[in-house]
Amino acid sequence: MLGRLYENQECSAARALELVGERWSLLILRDAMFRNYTRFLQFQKSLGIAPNILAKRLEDFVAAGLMEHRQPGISGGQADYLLTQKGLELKAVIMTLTAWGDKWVRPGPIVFRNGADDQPIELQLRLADGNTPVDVADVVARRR
Amino acid sequence: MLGRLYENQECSAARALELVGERWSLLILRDAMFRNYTRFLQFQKSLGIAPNILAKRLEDFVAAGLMEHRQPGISGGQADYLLTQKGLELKAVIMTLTAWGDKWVRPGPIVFRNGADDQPIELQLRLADGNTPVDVADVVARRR
DNA sequence: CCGTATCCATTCCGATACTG
DNA sequence: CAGTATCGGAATGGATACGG
Repeated sequence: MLGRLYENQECSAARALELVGERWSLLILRDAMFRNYTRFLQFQKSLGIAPNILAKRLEDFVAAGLMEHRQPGISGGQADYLLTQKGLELKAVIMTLTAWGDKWVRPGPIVFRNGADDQPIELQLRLADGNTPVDVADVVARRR
Repeated sequence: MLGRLYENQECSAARALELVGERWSLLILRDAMFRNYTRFLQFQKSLGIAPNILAKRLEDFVAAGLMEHRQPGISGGQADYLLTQKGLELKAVIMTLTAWGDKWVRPGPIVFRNGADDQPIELQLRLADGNTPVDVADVVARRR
């Protein structure tokens, strides 16, 4: 079962919010993406979320293809929730929210780096075919 | 009155979601940002949202500093809701959600362009001090 | 350890009716 | 037009107990 629908809305932002717009959804994904959490109890302790709610969110993520649920095999091992590529690419959403909160609410404790060399990373608006930076105020939406 | 809090969470994404994480919030802002809507009835007709809910969202946005409410003056004119700079800069969040939905759910009807010359625009991950593009899978979060 | 089940309280949402 | 008032229903939350 997915989240609530935005039936009149045909834009892709609405489609995305139908999958990750519920309370806790993006924070669970944040823990999966940036803290490498994979276990039920890790998420629960991190967020203080009720277990029934967490179970539903994880189930919804699996149904939506954002996560894969690995059951423990006969030989033992652990059950865990792993992000798919589809889920992983929501990183950019978390990053823009974080950057906005850092600037407009309060600087938070987290900074994003390149894993290989630890250099700081930014999300930048640019013209698609070149390197020209664009200011957010200049962006407009057009029908395709 | 703001949205629900994530009290245990100190990260900036949680702070941002406290302001725009409720149902309809980001879609109202999308209409304000990309359709230049400013009136109550514009939002209501666009979204099909119940008027009491819309009233609360707009009130919350004003309280959070995302919008400014211009009342009609004695000489007439119209009441309207205008984005502040703080609200306007959430454009990047809508854009990342849209890009993700376009890629992973279904291509939507909207494309982002530069207002001046109508060239396509992208959000790109880059090293902060140079032009080197970064893949989303390589991004890690560190404590500041 | 990883959930599921249940109960109950609170909050949120949607529909509708109504007012200046 | 721009909201407010009201109401019922749905979703969410917390606590706790229980089972594989």
